[in-house]
Amino acid sequence: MLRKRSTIPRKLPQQDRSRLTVEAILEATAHILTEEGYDKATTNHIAERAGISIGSLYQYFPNKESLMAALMEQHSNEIAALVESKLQDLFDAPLEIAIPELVRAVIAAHAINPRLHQVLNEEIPRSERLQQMQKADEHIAKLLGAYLRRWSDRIHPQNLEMTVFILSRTVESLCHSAVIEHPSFVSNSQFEQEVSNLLLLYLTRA
Amino acid sequence: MLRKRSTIPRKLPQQDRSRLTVEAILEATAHILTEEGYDKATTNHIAERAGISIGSLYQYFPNKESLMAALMEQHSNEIAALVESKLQDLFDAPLEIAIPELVRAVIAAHAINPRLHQVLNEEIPRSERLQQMQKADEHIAKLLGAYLRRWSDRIHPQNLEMTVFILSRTVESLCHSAVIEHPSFVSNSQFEQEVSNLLLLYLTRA
DNA sequence: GTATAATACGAGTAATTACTCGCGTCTGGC
DNA sequence: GCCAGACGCGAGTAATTACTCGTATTATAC
Repeated sequence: MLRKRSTIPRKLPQQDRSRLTVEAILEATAHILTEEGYDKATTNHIAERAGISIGSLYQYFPNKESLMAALMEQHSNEIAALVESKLQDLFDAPLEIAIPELVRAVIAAHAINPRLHQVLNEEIPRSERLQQMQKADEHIAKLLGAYLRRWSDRIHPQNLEMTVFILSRTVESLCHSAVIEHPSFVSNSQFEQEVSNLLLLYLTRA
Repeated sequence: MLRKRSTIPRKLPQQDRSRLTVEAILEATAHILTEEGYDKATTNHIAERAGISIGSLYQYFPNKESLMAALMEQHSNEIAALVESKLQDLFDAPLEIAIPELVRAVIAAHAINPRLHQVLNEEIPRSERLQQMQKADEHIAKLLGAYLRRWSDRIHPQNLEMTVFILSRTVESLCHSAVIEHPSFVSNSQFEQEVSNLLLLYLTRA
């Protein structure tokens, strides 16, 4: 239970076998987190599951926190990539098209590995450092802001920053909880329609 | 780091001095959680801050988890009490009155001790047992459901369960994040107006 | 083929921390 | 004033677990 600071990798893998090692470590971490939860995810257990030694793990991750950070980043990127590409595709689409598509994308992104997403968001001890890792959200917020400005003549709420906040929080929170707590909601399309309605009515007052 | 199960108090305080002890323990726990965060909240540190011995702490709480559970319950009850009484007062009030009042109440409830609420929700390791502690939410969901049924002739969304889910999640999530991340939003009334609009437009389509 | 760097290994260490237990003190009822 | 039980005490224990370090193995450059 020593404390260290750096979140960056201790050493970058240079040969193929070490790249495989790093991959195996991340895969094992994700697997254990999803299947057994955070408190079973000891570094020794992760190394064992990855089929490598504990020493090798610490050759690439200076401490446990950096390992979790790396996994969070990887997972965030996967989700963000989906949503971002959708947002860019929809930049010129009107609200009535874009919002439902966005909601669909966010739900789909959360459905990739809901349990991992949950553990990453709710179980992992959130040190100061890890708090800031929500930069994925921030980038999406930026894109969303750009989109809303693009269509600002059709949007009623005037405070752009607040609107972005309300929109992104609402979508994220609803999709996240729904995937975890109400899988039945997600399987048919009623839920995404309702969420889309919620947002569309707010934005357009129509 | 031993593991135990029971979340119920080991022993009920019977004399006044022990009731004071229990109070002091809970107060110290809340104080340390808000000021220093979860990982500084060791049982020994809590006992020290409470001005009692570690042995006394374990006379009333069989393990650390039960202590956290007790604090969560106390805090949940404080919040729920506010929201519930508002909901009951507003049972016969139309949506246009009730929804803004509800939003105000939820914001006010979250503003009591935002940092404690955050730590309780985000930092404390969520064992299976603690997950279910969200019964406060459930009770509020019931009341909200009753209210919506009472006014169902003025409400468009037909799936009551889903509507309750969407409403409660949205309010909770927006108020929670706003209080923590955007205190400036909360200080003027624009934010609560926007949130009220979001929900009202969705419910009434007007 | 050899030198050098990269990678892998894993038994061991140090630090933390939840929790116990035996004993001392206080309180209330009689 | 005495006694039984409630309450308080805190040094010590046991278990866990993140992390090190000296050594062995493998790849690459020449």
